[in-house]
Amino acid sequence: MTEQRTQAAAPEAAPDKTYRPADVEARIAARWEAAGAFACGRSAGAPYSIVIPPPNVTGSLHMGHALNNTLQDILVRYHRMKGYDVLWQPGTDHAGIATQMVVERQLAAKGIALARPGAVAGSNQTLIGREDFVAKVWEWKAESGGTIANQLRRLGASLDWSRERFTMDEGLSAAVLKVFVELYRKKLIYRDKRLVNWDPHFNTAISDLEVEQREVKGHLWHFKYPIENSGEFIVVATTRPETMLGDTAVAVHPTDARWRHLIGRHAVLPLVGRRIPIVADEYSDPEKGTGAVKITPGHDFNDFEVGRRHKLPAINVFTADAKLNDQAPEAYRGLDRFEARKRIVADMEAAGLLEKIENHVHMVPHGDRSGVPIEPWLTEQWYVDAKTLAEPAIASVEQGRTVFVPAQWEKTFFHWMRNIEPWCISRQLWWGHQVPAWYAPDGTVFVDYDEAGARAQAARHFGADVALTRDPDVLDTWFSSALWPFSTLGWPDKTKELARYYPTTTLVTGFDIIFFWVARMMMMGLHFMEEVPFRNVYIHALVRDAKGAKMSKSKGNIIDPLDLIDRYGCDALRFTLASMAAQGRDIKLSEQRVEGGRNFATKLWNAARYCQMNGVAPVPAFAPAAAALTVNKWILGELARATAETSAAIDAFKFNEAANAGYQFAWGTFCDWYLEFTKPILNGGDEAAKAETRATTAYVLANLLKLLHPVMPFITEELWDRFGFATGAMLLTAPWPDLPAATGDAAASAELNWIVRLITRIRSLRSEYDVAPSVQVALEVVGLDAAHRAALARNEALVRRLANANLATDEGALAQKAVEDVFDEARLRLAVEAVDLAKQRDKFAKLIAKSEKEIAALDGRLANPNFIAKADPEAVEDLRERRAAEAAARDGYRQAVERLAKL
RNA sequence: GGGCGGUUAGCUCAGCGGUAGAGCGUCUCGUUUACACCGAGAGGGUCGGGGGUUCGAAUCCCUCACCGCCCA
Repeated sequence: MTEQRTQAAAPEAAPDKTYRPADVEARIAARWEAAGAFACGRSAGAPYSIVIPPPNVTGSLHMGHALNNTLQDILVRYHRMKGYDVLWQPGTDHAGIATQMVVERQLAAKGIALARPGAVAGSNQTLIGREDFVAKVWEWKAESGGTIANQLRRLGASLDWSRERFTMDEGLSAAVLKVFVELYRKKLIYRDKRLVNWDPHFNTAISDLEVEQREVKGHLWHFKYPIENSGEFIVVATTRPETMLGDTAVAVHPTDARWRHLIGRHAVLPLVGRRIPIVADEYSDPEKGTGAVKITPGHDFNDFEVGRRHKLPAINVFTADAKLNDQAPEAYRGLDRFEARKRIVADMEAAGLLEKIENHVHMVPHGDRSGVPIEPWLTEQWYVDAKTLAEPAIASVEQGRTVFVPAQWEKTFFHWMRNIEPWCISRQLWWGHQVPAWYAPDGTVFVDYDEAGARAQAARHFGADVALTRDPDVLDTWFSSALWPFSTLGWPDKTKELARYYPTTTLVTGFDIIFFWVARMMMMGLHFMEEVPFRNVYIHALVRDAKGAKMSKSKGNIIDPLDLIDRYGCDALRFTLASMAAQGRDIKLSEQRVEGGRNFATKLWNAARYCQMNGVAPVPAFAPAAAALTVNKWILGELARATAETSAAIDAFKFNEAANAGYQFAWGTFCDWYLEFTKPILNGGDEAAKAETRATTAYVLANLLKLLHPVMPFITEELWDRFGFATGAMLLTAPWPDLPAATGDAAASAELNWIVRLITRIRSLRSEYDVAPSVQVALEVVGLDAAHRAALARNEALVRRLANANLATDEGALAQKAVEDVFDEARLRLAVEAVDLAKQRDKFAKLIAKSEKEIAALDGRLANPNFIAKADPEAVEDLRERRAAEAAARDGYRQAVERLAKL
């Protein structure tokens, strides 16, 4: 570190040889924000809007965020430069369960617990009530809630921070309230008693989507249930013995001969003594186990349906934290579900009713947050009629009003939307939007905007004032996220932002929240705004580790984007992610790739540094169409091509192509060839040529920085500034390259591309015969046609320099001390110390064989009358040309062999 | 069981009807004053197997195998 400072202090005109992102990024970021350059409404252009997928307020930046926001920022910066009025809306969601968990844990460390119903304070423990707890959460939010926003700033995300929103904000809460009340009044929200996915750890219901199926090595216990008034048994198999206490039937398949005689009779439930019927139901699979299944409507979704069909009672044997309740026989009350399982199996065995135990691998539902097995539990909850709301959403995608990219994801969307279940939106938590429902003592519910409204309703209903109790539950976080595209714009107020930026242009997100979020935004947006929330949905990949494994804390394979930014620079990370973001494929991120991104940044830095050292500076009056030198016309043409490629790629969401087009032009064309080609000019004496070349270089560099800016914002902005391109504006608000149509010139392009090929061939020949790079070798280029001869004459200095060769275009001086190669119509003769005849012969023999094979293949295709008749004429012509070229090459090799024979 | 995706150079991946490409790694050479986080050159692939459509298939269709994800 100290050495760097010494170096920087040295009186040198040129900047450091290495780009140091840490020195640049914070400064540039501060300038952008100070200028308010990310704010919407700064352009008179058409609106272009994106809402950020709101990160969880407890979250910190992970690789998924890094990719997601890099891609959004590329779109946003590109469109901003194209003159659109860009809004990129930031914010976070309140993450009900996750946040409550974080704060509860912090409080627990201080000996504070929540005074939930039934909670008893332990020794050294205080209980706090709902209001105090929510206040604590807000305190926590004020302290730690800004983490991710600051991390997004480090990523260079050009969000309009002045408009940052939070799902628990006043405005967004008003939106939630209005949506709930209106949907309730339209009967699209209702209260229902049914089985829910109950998380016994958090003591709350969760939605289907928050449940993940995990494969578990369990057992299948075979229990014998005695048949009433008979010595017979019916054998049922179960993976959850503890639920037997709630059994209310045994089901067999109606066609199952083994059990048909028992249908309509009763079994006596062991350990409980309840009489339960044997019912016929097709749910029972005769192929599986014994063909008889125990039915527990209170604790299994399938059994619940069976129970409904046969009018069976549903008995709930669990408490909220999955201990056995008073419905269970006394011996088991208060036991945890897993302890109860052991006891029941032991007791069944002791009673001689355990037939066998099999090992059994099966899927068990787990809470995605808590990680504990979910218990289907019978409770009253609030539901959204998702089926009804889904219909317009499905239609919008069918009609192309919202387009998925890549298109295959619409299948996933359709499949889920067409089979959608009621959405359970109530959660038994304290942190979140409290359900605006009040209950009268008799249980009658009144939903309204506030208690006064509810009381007025109640008074009308009962004809007298009654005391009301508010529903203690809060709403699912995704309920408020579903409103994000319009709630953040001010809805339910009719703001000018809402009018201008809704529907948003594009949503960029991962496939994992198509159901959670995308689908629900579609439903709510269409219902309340009567218009889709976004025109395009770009679904990006998952970022995996280098071996392709999903990153996870438990596997310890997490790559921290901030760590990569620290070590390689933000631009390196962004470039790497973008260049790997091919549609429909996951990203396997390795550090090596990021290193490559860092190297690219350094390359760009050095190219600029070189330009600066050679007096390249902006020439505002420069007109690309007026460039006279071939090499300048050529690079301008290449720039135009790269610009077109980059624009087309971003327009099509092909981020990898956009990144690679810039990379190839910058490194493979501008650095490798143009800067080398122009060295002789800049070191020469032709002042007019020098001036034009400097101006062209400045122009190309400026536009290159623009092309790369969406992907690599920091280094490009820094160089833009250093070069003084920033007379008018910072790069992020500079206009996207708009090259005159006439830029470039076919003749210049052909000429320089031919020179590139020639130099490459000479270098190859040198290397083949071990001519040291430092040796300025003598070379004859013999037999060129007139046009190429002239082209070479015009560019001789370039070839001499870049191939380190002294050129002659006549055969002679080298006599026999030369090795040969064939280059189109010409021969390359390279002076060597001693000609290895055998090596030469061998080389040409191989080339001839290869050519002949190719010619034979081409002849075969050209001799096919069907090909001539049916193929695209251009393809035929193409093949003929290739055939002729190949034959010419072969003849060249043959002549070379003949000459060798004469030596 | 159903659906979707993948299988292309040692590795990671583009290409998705008309001469197989990139980055990284490997090998050789190189410190010529932008850059060794560099430059030059080279090697490396019967595009998972089989069948079909087509004048022509890595590319379209069918089928099989294996891998991954989602939903039951």
